[in-house]
Amino acid sequence: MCCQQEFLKQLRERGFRLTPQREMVLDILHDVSGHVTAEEVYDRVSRLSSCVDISTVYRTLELLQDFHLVGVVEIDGQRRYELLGLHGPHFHLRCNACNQLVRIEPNEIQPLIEQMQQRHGFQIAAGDLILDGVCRECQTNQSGGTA
Amino acid sequence: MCCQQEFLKQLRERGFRLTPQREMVLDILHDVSGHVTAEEVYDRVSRLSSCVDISTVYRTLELLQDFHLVGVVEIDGQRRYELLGLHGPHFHLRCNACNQLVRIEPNEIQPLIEQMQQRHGFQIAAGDLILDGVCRECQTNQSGGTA
DNA sequence: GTAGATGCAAATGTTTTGCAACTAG
DNA sequence: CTAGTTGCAAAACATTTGCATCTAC
Repeated sequence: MCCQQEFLKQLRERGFRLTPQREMVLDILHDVSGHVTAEEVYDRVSRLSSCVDISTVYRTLELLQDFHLVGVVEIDGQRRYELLGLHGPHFHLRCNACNQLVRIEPNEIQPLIEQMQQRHGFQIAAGDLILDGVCRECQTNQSGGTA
Repeated sequence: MCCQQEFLKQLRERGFRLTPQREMVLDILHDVSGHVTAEEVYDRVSRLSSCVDISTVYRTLELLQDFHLVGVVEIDGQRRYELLGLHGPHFHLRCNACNQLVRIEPNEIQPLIEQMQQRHGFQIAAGDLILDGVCRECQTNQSGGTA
């Protein structure tokens, strides 16, 4: 009820078309609302409609990136996509030990964003920001051994 | 005069060996002091010594990552490596329009780090943090057209 | 001498591309 | 109808791996 509209609007503006495949990819991203690989999107789309090609998934993901509706991050050596949509940018802490992602609310990072704006004239558009570190549990468990 | 020592120490500790190839890779990383691809490291190493294989470069980069002497980030779809060494973690703003990297000093981001520690018990070990956005110049130039 | 490291070449896995057939507008 | 989109298959690309040879210790 929002990303879809935006997607359609941007498609129209540039003379592109809304195809079932494109709709499905967007829907999937909306459903999972997390970081997914192209392969995962492909798997899910395949479940909906027997024949969508993975190249189409890649092409759609690229399109969505161009439209700033989707962001990409590399997690653990894999390229992962995520809907930015109208949910606005958000952020994560990633534990290097157990790989969990902890979500942080935008307001927690707001001061930083403002500071970068003021000091560097830099407008953070971060669709996605990942801070690497070690979570509480792993800090406790680790205390000595790596991995 | 520092990373080298640390590298050697960690190698010894784990029963690994210091080879000319490993030394060269580390030297290169020290020289460029920026984000480089494995390919770029390979090119430079090749200039020094005619025959070092790219697989050795990859293997060495992985080793350096294990030792926390090197960090990886994905920039513009490419995996890039950077010496963390004893320079400590540092951070960048990346302009999505012109791809420039603006370095930010650790102290600018210190409050955020402390906050994450307090609120989420999360120890940020970020060897490298990249914030995406649009730099001042590109904001001015853009004002209307994307890309 | 021996365990570990290297170079080579082949394998892997992901992402991209060319093209004829198809379809949204 | 027509330009844009798709599926397919092949290509391109970066990264990893097996193995015989070599070498740091």
